[in-house]
Amino acid sequence: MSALKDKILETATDLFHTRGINSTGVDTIVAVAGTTKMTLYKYFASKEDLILEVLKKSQLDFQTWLNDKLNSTSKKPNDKIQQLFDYVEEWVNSPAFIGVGFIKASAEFPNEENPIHQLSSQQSREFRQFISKLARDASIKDADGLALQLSLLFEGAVQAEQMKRGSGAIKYAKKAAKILIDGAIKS
Amino acid sequence: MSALKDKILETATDLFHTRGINSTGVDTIVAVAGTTKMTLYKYFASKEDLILEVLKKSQLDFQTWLNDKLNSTSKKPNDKIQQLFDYVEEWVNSPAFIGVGFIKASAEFPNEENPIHQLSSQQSREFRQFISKLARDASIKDADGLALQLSLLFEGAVQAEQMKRGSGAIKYAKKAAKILIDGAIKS
DNA sequence: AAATAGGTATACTGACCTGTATATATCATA
DNA sequence: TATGATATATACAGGTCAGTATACCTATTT
Repeated sequence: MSALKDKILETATDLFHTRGINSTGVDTIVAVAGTTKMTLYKYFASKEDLILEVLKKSQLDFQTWLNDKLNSTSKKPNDKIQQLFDYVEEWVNSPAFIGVGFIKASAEFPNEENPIHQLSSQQSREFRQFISKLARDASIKDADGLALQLSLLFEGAVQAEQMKRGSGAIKYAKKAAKILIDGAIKS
Repeated sequence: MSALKDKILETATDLFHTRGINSTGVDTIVAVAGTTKMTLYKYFASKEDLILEVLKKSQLDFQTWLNDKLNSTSKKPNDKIQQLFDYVEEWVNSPAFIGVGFIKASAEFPNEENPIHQLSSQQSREFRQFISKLARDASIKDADGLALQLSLLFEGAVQAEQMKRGSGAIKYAKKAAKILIDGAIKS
């Protein structure tokens, strides 16, 4: 991949989060990235295409990072699901954290037929399935139910954190997650 | 209040949720409401002013409805907090449900200095304080902590429901809420 | 030295946006 | 009937937006 394409993706990701997607024009993106519109449109067919690629890359980066973290410490399924929110907390509290793409995108593109909304919806579903697999590996009966609950805490906490940085929401989300996981393991 | 002002507010509320705030122009609003821009700008100083009023009215309506519901069945504090998510579920599953204004607005206006973002943030905080009062009345020790957790579930569930109608998220949010409330009462 | 490829610079089109100016119509009340 | 308030119709100004057209630059390769 070209260095410039990467730079554009990175810049767009940042601007979309700090200013909003619809409020960020391609002129602004290329100006901040230090290139021109001609170059942007050489790599991306349209702004919509750029948004979709930004969403894909963001989610891939996060999922890769999280997966590596989970595999780095323990291989035991029960440890993994218990540690999930520890890493989510680490990620949310890191200076690089700017939010979750699919949450913001689905809010800005509410129409269910919009490709951006559809991708967001799919990514949210995939993340839930990822948690569900962790739960199933830990022999939790209603894995899907627990995964849904944990994903609600996750999305709620990210939302709260974006509304006000340093809200401490993730700390209480972690506590709630522990209670729900322990309850699901016992039953 | 003028009937036309009400009609404009109502139309704007609906369009903001179904199409997004930034994607909805004032021309569209007045066309759907069956009036003209001149009338809109007689009642609202600017589009930003209209957005702020839409947010205020939406939150007031919801809070009033919820409060009435909570007072209609039981006066006992312990019943109230247990019934909170029953009514939230009723509200989310009603055909009139279109989402929560302050969640979408804070996503579309991420800049913390923006008046719309500030109002959204304030409304989120007020709703959390409302839950906290319910918890305090029920003699729960860490009322603020529980309120934060419940608000995460609430916001997460609404988010999920908006991403896909009929997701069933609220059902599992309700179950999670019960576990967290019961845990908080005992301790 | 010439050709090729990747990036730059800049201007433009046509659409859409918020907000305003101006002139007209409707209708209740005095 | 006359007055004044309210709403309408329409056109416009000034700005921003996505996307394209054209010409130029620069460096590597042949």
